[in-house]
Amino acid sequence: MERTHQKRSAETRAKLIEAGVEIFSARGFEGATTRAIALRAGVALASLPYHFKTKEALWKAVVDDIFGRFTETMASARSGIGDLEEREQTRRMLAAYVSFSAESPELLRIVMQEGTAGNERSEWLVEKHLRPNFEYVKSETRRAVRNGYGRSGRLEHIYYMMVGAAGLPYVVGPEFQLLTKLDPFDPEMIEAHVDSVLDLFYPSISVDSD
Amino acid sequence: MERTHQKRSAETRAKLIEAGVEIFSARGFEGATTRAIALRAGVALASLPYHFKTKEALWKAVVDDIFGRFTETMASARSGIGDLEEREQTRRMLAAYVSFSAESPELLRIVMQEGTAGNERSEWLVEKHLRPNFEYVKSETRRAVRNGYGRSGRLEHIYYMMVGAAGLPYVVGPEFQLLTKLDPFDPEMIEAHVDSVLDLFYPSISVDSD
DNA sequence: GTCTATATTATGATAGAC
DNA sequence: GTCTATCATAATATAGAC
Repeated sequence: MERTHQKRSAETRAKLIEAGVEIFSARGFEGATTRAIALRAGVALASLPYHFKTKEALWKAVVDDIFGRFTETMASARSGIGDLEEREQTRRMLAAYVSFSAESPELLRIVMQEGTAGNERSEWLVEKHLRPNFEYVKSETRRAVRNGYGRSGRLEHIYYMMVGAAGLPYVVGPEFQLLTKLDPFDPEMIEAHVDSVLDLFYPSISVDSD
Repeated sequence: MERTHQKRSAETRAKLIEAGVEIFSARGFEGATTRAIALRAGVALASLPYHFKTKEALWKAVVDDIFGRFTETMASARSGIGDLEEREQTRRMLAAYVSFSAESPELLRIVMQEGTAGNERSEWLVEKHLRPNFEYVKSETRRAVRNGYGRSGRLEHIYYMMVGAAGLPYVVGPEFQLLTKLDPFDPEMIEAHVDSVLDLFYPSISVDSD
């Protein structure tokens, strides 16, 4: 009996987070309404302040959840490639990043929406979730340059070019579809985009730029 | 007397559009409020429905305005480079695109926010404003490939990689600043990003990818 | 044309029954 | 813990004075 209550509570919480991921990523923090989230989750409006106190607290829980899945995915990708040569390791990690962006475009959508603001939420997002990934990409890029297969240049610029080039088709997926009459989320299209991104940043024949 | 009235009316309209650019790009369509726009413009709330009827009509006027400036800027850049060799022409146009994204990040912010939706607004945006630019970039890319200095690959992927790589630092400018402690809008930083993007898509030594 | 005032609906959060 | 009902505020749009 107690078990059932706890289980149902956890389910409600999970449903609210899942719905929050969809609504927040589609409409931004201000544009998302708690009513829309509760409706999507299929629970009463009052469940939201009960489980998360405020809209902002739910937003943070949503971001924690989606970055948790991101970190897990990247750690998993990393664990299976230890035996490969370094260049191939770097390529696999970038491929995993593109694939994640395709499977979960909500992460980058939220990052892009909040990144324009410079408020308390974006500071929280940067320090808690973005900085670790930024540091990782920088170290990976330094290694690539050191080993001769990476693109030289300022790490900040390379980081943002990678994120933008890898993720934009999925962030604006519906637009991509309207504009090209192609489905960017189709597995064959994802594979093509992975290849494009890898070829752009780690081309088959190494580039010597000045 | 009549002149003054007309002039003041035009000024109110212009101020509402200018304020609309800022508020819509920062908060998205749903997140933007007509009150915030009227306040920023320094006019009465009722001026908005008087001049634009609805919030959505103002949004379209805002998008028309910003794309108008974009088209002008790109046409101007195009007109001054006719004597250069083709590769240099292409590079100059991409450089102009990056510069515009830095000066007016609002355009790409609005495109990214609306691109996730797939509603009537995004259809309007795609057909009226995005498609012409998409077609231009495709033709430019085809020419580059034909002449041996462009990156081969699917044009859709190249287009989105370019837009994302060129514009993301400015779309999330405040985030860039928090994350790197650098100002992406500083002229020296813009120049460095232009160089990075050009080097990525049209590197000094031509790349033969498979 | 622009303003103040207001009608109507929507929003985030709370109260209280079960 | 979850629900229905409700409060207080904020939203878009309109009415009417000037």
